[in-house]
Amino acid sequence: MIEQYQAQKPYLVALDSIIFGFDGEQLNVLLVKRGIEEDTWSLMGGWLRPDEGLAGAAERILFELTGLTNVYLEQLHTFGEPDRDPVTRTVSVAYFALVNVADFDSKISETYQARWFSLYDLPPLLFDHGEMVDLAIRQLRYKAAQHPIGFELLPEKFTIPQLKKLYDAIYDTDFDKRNFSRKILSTNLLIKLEEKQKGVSRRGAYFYQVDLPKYQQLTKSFLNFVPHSETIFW
Amino acid sequence: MIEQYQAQKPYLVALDSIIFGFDGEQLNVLLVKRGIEEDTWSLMGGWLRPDEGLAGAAERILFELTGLTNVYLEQLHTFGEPDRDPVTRTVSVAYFALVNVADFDSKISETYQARWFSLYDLPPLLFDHGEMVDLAIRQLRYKAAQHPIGFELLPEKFTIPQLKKLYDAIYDTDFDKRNFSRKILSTNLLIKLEEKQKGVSRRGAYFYQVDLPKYQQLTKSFLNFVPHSETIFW
DNA sequence: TCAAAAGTGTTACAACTACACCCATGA
DNA sequence: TCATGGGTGTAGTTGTAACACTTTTGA
Repeated sequence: MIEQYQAQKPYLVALDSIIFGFDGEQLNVLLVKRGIEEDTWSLMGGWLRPDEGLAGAAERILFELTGLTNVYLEQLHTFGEPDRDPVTRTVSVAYFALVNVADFDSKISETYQARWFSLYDLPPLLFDHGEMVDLAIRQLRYKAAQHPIGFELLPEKFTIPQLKKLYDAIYDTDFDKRNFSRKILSTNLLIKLEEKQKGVSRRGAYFYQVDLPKYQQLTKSFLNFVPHSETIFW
Repeated sequence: MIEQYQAQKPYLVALDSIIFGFDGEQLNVLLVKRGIEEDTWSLMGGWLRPDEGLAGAAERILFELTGLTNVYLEQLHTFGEPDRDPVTRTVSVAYFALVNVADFDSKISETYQARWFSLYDLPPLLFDHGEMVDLAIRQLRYKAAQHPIGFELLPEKFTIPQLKKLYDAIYDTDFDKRNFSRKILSTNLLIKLEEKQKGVSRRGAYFYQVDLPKYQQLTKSFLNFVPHSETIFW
């Protein structure tokens, strides 16, 4: 039994995060410049330490680079092709993160060479990071259609038009605002505030915030659902 | 750069597969007995080799243990808590597999001590394998409601009542057969055969098979969809 | 007063749900 | 002939999609 363990080769284990941010108009990914090559950018990443788990490591790395805690972070996929990292064999666990751009726009660039890139205008990426970003975008689209995770990309208070713009950006389309707001509000997940947004439009749009207890409840139950007869989709 | 690599600790990388099988009545998981403890069972697993990727390793291990190839295999989640394996630190990539019990029922028991267990009657499991199974069940339920992966658990030819029984088992419920068959057939994913099933019922049920090209097409496009205005679910 | 974005309602159509009876066959 | 499981149809309800006008207010 023990001999079986000793016969095995160990590998380095890395974490890489695809960090999505929404600036009000466009959906962006945060990339950092690696010292070596001029035009090659990379995902934010780091190494797994002996004393931490995977999720903990992903959180730590995100915190070190952005100063943010309590960020939406979800394990995406693990990449382990033998030759994915030319230096040495590395298995990388990719996470995707949703952050509110306004929360930390400044902090990042200070210590690291980091920049937001539009999804539609990405530079060449290191190793298989391009593949990771592709998968993350697909996962975001897939997931946002069924789970109310969009809020994670917005400030605590936001307006319906802002939320619609976010969804327009995620799906690169233009939803009908009447149907959109009806659908969103029918979830009873949003609490309308007295306050109106100033400066953006003449009229001003009402702010909303997420009903957190309800939202968290929902997030939990999503993975335990039983469809009734006909909620089977295909 | 290179020094950065050298400073890192490597870990063992394992693969564990949650193998689901349907016997016509119940949904089962395939477990193997580990030599050490009497009543502890374990998922099928193995080590990542230097010359193979993760999916390749999962396939190899599944093949070695069951003799099956071309099995539905999907990466589920990676587990890496520091103390999950008491012998040495190990990161495990879990896959879940859907197989047709009839295909290999015999082969497995020969070389390994392997057995099918009902989902509702699982023995104590090694390490965090119980957690892996839980997650796999949730993922199966979640996924089967939206993607036609149920076929993977059935023989090539199957009847609508068989398929309904499978879904009943997955969701531990009892779907309405009229609505169920309407829904399934409306996908145009099934081809009705001339042949009828004998021996199970007096009348006999028609066999169907999957329209493979359509099915594969669909599987691909699922991850690239854009919902129209109102397909957002929540 | 007008430009720009916010907010809202209706109607046709499609999909889902609940429900009950007849059919084919082997014993 | 009858017991067993297979197969199908309909009507009420709910949800989705498409569409246009009025409101507010700062410049």
